[in-house]
Amino acid sequence: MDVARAAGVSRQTVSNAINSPERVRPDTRSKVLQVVDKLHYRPSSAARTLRHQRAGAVGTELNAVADQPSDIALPFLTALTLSAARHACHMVPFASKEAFPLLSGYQDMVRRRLVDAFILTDTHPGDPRPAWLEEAGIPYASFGRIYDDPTRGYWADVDGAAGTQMAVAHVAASGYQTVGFLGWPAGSAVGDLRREGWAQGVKEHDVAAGPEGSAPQSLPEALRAAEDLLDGLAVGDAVVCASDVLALGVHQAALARGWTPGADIGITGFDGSPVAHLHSITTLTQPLDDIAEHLFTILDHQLAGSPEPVQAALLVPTLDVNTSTKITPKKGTS
Amino acid sequence: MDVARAAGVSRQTVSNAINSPERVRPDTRSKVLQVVDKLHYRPSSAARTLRHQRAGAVGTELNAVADQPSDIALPFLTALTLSAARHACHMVPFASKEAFPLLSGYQDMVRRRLVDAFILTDTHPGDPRPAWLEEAGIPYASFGRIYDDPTRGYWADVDGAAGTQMAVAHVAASGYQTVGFLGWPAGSAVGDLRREGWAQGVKEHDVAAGPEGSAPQSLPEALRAAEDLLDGLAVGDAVVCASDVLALGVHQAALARGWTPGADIGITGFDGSPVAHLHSITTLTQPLDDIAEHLFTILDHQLAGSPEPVQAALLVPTLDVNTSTKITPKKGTS
DNA sequence: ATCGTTCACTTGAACGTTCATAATGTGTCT
DNA sequence: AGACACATTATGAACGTTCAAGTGAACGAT
Repeated sequence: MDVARAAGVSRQTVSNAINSPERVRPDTRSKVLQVVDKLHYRPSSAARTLRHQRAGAVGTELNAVADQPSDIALPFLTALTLSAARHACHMVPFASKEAFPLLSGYQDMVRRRLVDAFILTDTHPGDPRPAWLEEAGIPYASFGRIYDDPTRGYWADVDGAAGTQMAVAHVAASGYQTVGFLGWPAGSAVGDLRREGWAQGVKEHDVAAGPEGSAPQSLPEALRAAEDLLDGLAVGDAVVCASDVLALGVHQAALARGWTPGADIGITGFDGSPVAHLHSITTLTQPLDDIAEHLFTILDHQLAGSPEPVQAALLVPTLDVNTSTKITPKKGTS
Repeated sequence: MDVARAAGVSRQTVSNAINSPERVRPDTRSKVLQVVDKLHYRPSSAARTLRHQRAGAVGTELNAVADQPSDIALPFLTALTLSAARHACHMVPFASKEAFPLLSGYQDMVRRRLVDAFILTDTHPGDPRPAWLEEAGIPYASFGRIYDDPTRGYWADVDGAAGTQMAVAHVAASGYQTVGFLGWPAGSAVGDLRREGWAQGVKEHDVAAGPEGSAPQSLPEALRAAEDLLDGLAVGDAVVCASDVLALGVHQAALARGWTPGADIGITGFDGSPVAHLHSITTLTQPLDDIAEHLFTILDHQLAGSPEPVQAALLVPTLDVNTSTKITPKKGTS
């Protein structure tokens, strides 16, 4: 190794100077580091991987088939990438054109020692992956509850109920009168929780519960549902929505009947997606950085082999107030 | 190596059976492959990297600071990931919170042998990265022209002019009368080319050139610009836009004056972004798969060390016709 | 029979790390 | 000075792969 030669020490001393500063004399260390700096030496991650039997990498699947990719997939991947760097590793995305992910794809990556673990996203009830990976002894952490067995601690998720409850608190404090809800058709785990938060919110914050409606995650259908919903509301009321797309539906429906979002009717979305920002809709931004960080904590635990169960985390989104909840004459934002 | 033992051959024969089939007898090969299959053996990519001095990985930077992440960044990354697999390698995303990318980040990844090359995105005039990388001898390929020296063959891009020209042809054929243009403020390389295509299109397709306007990539400003533009147009006319967000501005402005997009006024966007699909706006979808594939071809050339210059590629987007160019009574889509 | 050729497979070495352990230095106490 | 402890640095081995060179065996030509 040329750094060792240039510094007049052995390879191991170079290694120690970098990885175990306490094992070398300070002056030796600084001499070595100076040479490292001059030669721009960086340890080969391949050699490290080979030696440690650990890739220092985490895989995550990109959905290559979704008709509409999740709005937060990219910011989440970015958050993961930044967290990974903090944990001295890197992300390895993979994708397939299969409609359903295959276990073999996951297994191969581990066997080739390309990654040590996986971050799962878009978990849903009946998702086979957690069971697979656990059986195969492959560490993983999931963004989104593991519905089939939420006692497993291998996940972090957004507290949907807390989010919509915050939204209700906000519109109530802003002075809107009645608060309606536009959600997804009952039965989706995420959607039901978000509805729950609204229901709880109107109880606790002493505002009238308006009508509720539902539509799938598509603008035309959201628009139709929103029209019905607005028939049961009046200027000065608000609608809390389970997603930004649904909120956009309300937004459009409001415009169509001449109501100005915010001034005439309060609208809140959920996810902090580009759609919400584009249309100036108040939304609940998911704490992606915190989630990513927590998932890495989970992985570190598993990779370290610690037997104690890992805490799952339910993280509260932040309310991004925007024009769509700025009511005209009355009080300001909460 | 246990595969070798189980198959009763040497490690090298296993390696050959996998990598150089012609060097082993067919029956030996099939025997080895059978064992490989049974033991689920996969060669360690770390050991390969160490041996070959090649990571088999390509880095790409995720913008962690952009106020609004590019709408096509995720689909493009997905396309890259799929192309990478086809070229026996994988992507390694990285991100920093610096406003400007640092060369050192790129260099370190190569020195650690984490990646062999980079895919650049969002290149712009004055972008220092191509020169950096070239000087450092690091292979790269860019999605987007290398403006400072387009003779360099290390890029693939979308033919913006061809795209807007196609859009004009389409609205002309659909029966819209006058075709206006909403672009970005003059001076942006991409925007100027897209405007050029519109100007050329109205000349060639024998439709009247309507007024043109410009706005930055933000919905409120696009909306304002669109209002002015629509003042100069009438029902039955069309507007070709340089981006989907601008098109959305026109869409909203049209709705505001009671015009139904498509039926009353034609609108086309550019990029094939989720925004366009969400609002059913006809758009020019970028051929991301082809671009990714071409970029990998470029990288392969560089990594193979072939001296002959690589062809840059200008790829034509595809027109995704949607409601916003479905005119009421007249002819169908082109 | 001897020699070269070719084919099929095996062996030694090396890629760059780091662990375990051995060697050397440095100081302290008798 | 000698003995011991302890701090510091050096050496051998191994991680899994593949290149280069080597060993045999089979075969035909001399």
